[in-house]
This record gives sequence, structure tokens and C-alpha cells, in this order.
Amino acid sequence: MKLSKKGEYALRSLINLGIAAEVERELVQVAALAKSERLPVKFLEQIFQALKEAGLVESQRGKFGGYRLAKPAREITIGQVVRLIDGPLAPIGCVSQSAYTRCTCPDETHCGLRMLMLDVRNAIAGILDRYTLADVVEITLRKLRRNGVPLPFSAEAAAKRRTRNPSVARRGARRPARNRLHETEGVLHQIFGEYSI
Amino acid sequence: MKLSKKGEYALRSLINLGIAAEVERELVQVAALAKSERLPVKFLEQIFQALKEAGLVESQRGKFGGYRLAKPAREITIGQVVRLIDGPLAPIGCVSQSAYTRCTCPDETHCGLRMLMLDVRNAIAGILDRYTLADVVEITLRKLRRNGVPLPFSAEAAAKRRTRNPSVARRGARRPARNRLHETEGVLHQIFGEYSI
DNA sequence: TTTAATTCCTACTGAATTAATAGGGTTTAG
DNA sequence: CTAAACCCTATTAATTCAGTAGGAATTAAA
Repeated sequence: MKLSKKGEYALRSLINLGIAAEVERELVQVAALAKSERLPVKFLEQIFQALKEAGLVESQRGKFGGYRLAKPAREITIGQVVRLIDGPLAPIGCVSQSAYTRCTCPDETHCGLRMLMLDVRNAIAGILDRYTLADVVEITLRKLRRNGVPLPFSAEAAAKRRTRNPSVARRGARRPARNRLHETEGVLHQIFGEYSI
Repeated sequence: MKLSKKGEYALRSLINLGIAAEVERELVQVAALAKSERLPVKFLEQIFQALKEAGLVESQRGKFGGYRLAKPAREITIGQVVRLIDGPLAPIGCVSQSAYTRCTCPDETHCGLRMLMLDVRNAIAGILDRYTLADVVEITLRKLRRNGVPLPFSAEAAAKRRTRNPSVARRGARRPARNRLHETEGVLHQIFGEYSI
């Protein structure tokens, strides 16, 4: 049930792009993204081609170019990214919503194993399609701020443009709690505090 | 987030062994198991070596030998089997309970991606460690009986031994509903009817 | 107009994993 | 003694994974 390195790198880098957006930095170069997470540059380049082709990021070519999110982080679910890079979430083809393939068992609709795996796929999708980049960015930012760590991708940005108001970072709209999971399930859900305060 | 063919074959075959047990058939040969699910025999042989080594099945060698479950189906969780054949359930090493490996990110305890993946791993484990072979066997049997399909591994068994009482199939003890999932979650949970009747 | 920095594109590659296949050795019932 | 089974080890073809490599095209700025 693995997430590939490619998938992990994609997510880590997109999270960083999300942070960059939050800190008003317009463009981030692949080299910078790679450095901040210690990832192989050329490999990450490839990944970004895929992300761009899928419309998740957009690029500016040439000197001082780079990448940015192509839409608000709130509109990019983790599930989208994982599916794009690693394929369907379902453990077996016959329970995939996005890429169904028939399996070998005779009566599929009542196969015990299939129904179990359907539950698994729904559990996975229930999380990965529920949470967006914005959620993970928010958590990461909280942590960084609590620890007093300077936010990545903000230093140069702050030095460069003092023209606009960098203090009024538009905080993401409150998450529209689509309730598919039980309240006690999920670290993230608890962190978001609808329960813990 | 794939389950390997090996894992799938292992589960399918164990389910069949569970059915065999329910029908009072003591031993089933790899060849018979392979035939009933149309799996490559030699490959399945290998898989059963692993299952045996792990203590999930036991074997009788020689003519009219075969395999049986080494313990009641109720005591074999799906998670055990998947971990044995496919390794940890966790999408990334740093959230694995059974085989933790440190990941590259600096502050692991508050990494946003990690917490998300922890939720995913818990969701998967919450299902696969909750349900046992007996559950899947029960579902499969229900289906077969409702469709009037003759149960596999019962024909010869019935002809061979009329000595003991084959009618009093010991029905598995009622599942001890360990409630970690919400009541509305899960096809299997609904099928088991604690809600639908 | 040149230069440096960047994305873009395509090909290649070594290692690991997957999904088997192959071939026999050992045990046991009849 | 033999047939039917499990047991054991090696091999392999195909695929995927995780990158590397090398340059072409584009762009901002000196």
C-alpha cells in the first residue's frame, strides 16, 4: 500500500509551493524546491512536467522563472495528486472508481474480498479526497510558527517587494467540513480543532 | 496503494481454506486451491510456504496431503496476511507501526504530510486489522448460499466421511464489534447487519 | 546582444520488484 | 513400490522505480 517516492516528492513540493503562495512569493524554482527538501533536481523537474500537464501548477520560463500553483491550494486535493502520480487509490482494480478493471473472480458483486477492499479504498479516498493542499499547508505553517522557524521562501520575497501589503496574508476560507468520517477519527481532524478546543 | 497479486492470491486461497474448514473438509491441496481460483499452481505453492512459515496454515505432506488453517479463521486478521505478504500497511515508512523507518523531513513529529499519511495508515489498519478471515468467509458463504451455488470443497468431503455430524457446522462466534469506525462507514459493517435489520 | 538562469523535452539506465516458471527432493498413503 | 502431495532453490522475463544525462528553448537583465 505504498506511496512512491515520486508521489511523496510531488506532495512535499506542492506543499512548499502552497507555503510560498501564502508568503506572497510568486515563483519558486525547481532547484529551490529540490534544495529545501533535499530531492534530486532532475527527477523533480520531471515530476513538475507532469504536474504542469495536469494543470496543478503553472510555470514561467526563462531567467527568474519558476513554478506556482495554478489554482488555490484549497482546490487541490491530495487525492488528485496521488492519483496523478501513482495511479488509482484502490488496492485492487475491481474496486477502483477512477480506473476500474475487472478481476478474475466469477461473481464480483458479492465477492467477500472485493467488498473488504472496497471499504479500504473508500477509507483511503475518504481521507485523501477530503483534505486539500491548503489543509496540509496550514498544519505545516502552524508548526513552523510555533517553533519559531522562519518560513521558507519568504526571505528573498520580503526583500524584493515591499510595494504590496505582505502582512495581510489571506487566510484560507474555513474548511467546509464534509462529514464522512467519524469525529474521533483522524489526527488531522483533531488538529484542526473542531473537537480539541 | 496496491495489493500485490501475491497478496490477493494468498487472501483468496485462505478464504477458500476457511470455507473448507466450515464445510468440514480437513485438507485442501494447493492444486485444488489453484484450480478453484485459476491461479498458477507453482506460484501458489511458494505463497503457501510463506503462510506456513508464518504459522497461518499447517500442512500434511505425502499423498492425500494438503493444507488447512492452523487456527480458527476468527483469529486470522486480514492485516496479518497483507503485512506478511506485502509488507507494512503504511503508505510511507515514517508512519508504519510495524516497520518504522525515519523519513527525510527535519521535524517529523509535526510534518503535515506525515500526519495525513498517518491518518491513511490508521484508516487502512482500522479495517484490515479489524476484519478477520472468518468475516470474509461468512460473507462469501452467504452469497454462495443465497445464489444456490454448491459450496466448494464440500462434495468429496461429504462423500468421504459420514462418520461425524456434518450438519452441525459450528457457526463462528458473534463478532466482537470493536468500534473504531463510524457506524455508517463500511460496506462490510452494513452487510453484517448490526444496522441494516 | 550576449549571458545566465531557468523551464522543457527526450532518452537512457541500474536496481529492485513482480509474477511467475522450472526442476527436482522429500514424505506418505495405499 | 508408486503416485500424489508438499518442500526447496534457482532462474527469468517484464515491469516499475528512482533516478541520470544532455541538451534545446525561453526569458530577464547586464
